[in-house]
Amino acid sequence: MLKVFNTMTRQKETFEPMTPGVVTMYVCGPTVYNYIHIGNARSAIAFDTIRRYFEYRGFKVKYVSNFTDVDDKMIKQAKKLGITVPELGDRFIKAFKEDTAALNIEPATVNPRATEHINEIIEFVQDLIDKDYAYPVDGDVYYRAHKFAHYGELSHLKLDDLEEGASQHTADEETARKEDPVDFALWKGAKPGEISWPSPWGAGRPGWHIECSVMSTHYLGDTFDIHAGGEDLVFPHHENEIAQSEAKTGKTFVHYWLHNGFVTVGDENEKMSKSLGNFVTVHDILKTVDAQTLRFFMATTQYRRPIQYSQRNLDTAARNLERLQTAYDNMGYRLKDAEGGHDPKTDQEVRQIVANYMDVMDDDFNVQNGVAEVYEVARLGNVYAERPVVFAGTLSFIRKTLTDLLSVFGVELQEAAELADQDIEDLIAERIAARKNKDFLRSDEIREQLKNQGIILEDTPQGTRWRKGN
RNA sequence: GGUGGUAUAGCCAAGUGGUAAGGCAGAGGUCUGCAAAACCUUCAUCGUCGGUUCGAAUCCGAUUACCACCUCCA
Repeated sequence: MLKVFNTMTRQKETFEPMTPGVVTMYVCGPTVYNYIHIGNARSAIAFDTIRRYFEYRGFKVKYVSNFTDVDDKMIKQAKKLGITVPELGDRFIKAFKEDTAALNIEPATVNPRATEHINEIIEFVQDLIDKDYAYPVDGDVYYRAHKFAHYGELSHLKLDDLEEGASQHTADEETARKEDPVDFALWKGAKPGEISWPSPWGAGRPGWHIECSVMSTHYLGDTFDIHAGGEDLVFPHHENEIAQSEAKTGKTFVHYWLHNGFVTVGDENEKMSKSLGNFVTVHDILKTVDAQTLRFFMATTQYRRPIQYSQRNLDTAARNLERLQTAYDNMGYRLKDAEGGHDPKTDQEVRQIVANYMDVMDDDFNVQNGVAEVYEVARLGNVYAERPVVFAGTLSFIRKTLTDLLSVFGVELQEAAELADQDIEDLIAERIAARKNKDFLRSDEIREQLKNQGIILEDTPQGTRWRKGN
């Protein structure tokens, strides 16, 4: 029984999709005015991992993730770069796709852009006005937060408390136009020179929250299973989405709200964000950090926990990954002299580990316990691969189990490369001969020489083998 | 000020009542001509104080520290 932690109820709940076997999920994507930072990557990795686990468990997943390609930041950045807003969007959507591909994030079923749904947004806003949940003022349209009875339920905030907080920001002219400081914009009138679309309220652009209400319901229906994003989106973004969507449809918007924790950076353990200026882009990181290591590091931290991004943690992840790859190689090496058939007892042990894996992963995607089971598969595989007699069926079964479980984390193990260099092969042959003659001086010399070329030699009961390394 | 979260070994990190998973690092060992890889063994009483209980990391109260949200942000 799969359980997920629902932000709405602050509890783990049994996950029951609306349609058996099918998961509909919407993940808030980035505003595409820059390269994504590692916080964006964390969110994308966390929910990609969750998606992969659903798929591993046999669900079909409809995964929708948007691009916010028009808002104040987009307009500002486009102006700064001297390009249009659509050009800016194109540029960083392309960069997003490159970065996420490097991190082995599965492409979404649909990646809608806000600007592709302007007409629907206008209709949606008009509907809210017709229902008296919204009102136009001087080219803007605002939502009456107080009118929506459930406002604040997701974030567990009270409107009265919000007003106090909002009171610190009442100075700006936008607030002056609102009936109430907690009201939020559905549509923003354009200032001269800004990108805009015609609407019944004049030329303008969508407010931030409305696009997600429109696109999520457009692709997934008025009600869908999972809506996800960073925990900073709980308020106001997701709260406002609920208010908009449920006011319009009169139906429950989303069954399960999932939110990922932050990435922290540096000694202060401080939240990393674009606004704090302490962010690191994936684009830059991947110049020096192995993408798969970063993926493994983030995917094996439970999505609700904070992640401390540090070199030390990355190094540990790299070693862990190497260990798993080595286990895979160790088993692959024995495939050469394995006998046909299976070892039923070992197969059974592997199946037990897989059962444990699903057990812990079913508990709100407890990847830390999940990866512990993966290490157990690796250990078992290493032990098995050292047996004098091994069976190919069992070796393959363990190897496949290892790759299957790891692919949930978005990690792909590599088959050992074939040695293509004749000189190196000759040296290895010479060393084997030297060892037979107990000429260890020469044999160690060759081993050292190859090590300097990045080839590590290992003598096993089945003969000498090599691998790349340092 | 309001709300929520976190505090477990050198590091990362599981664990919601019964004598602390896992990984990295460290130590010892097996294997090896020596290595490497692997395997085995070993390494904490759970921020502080108090309470409940036969028994608490796990429940309650207090306290300290850190983080986040209340404003754009994954």
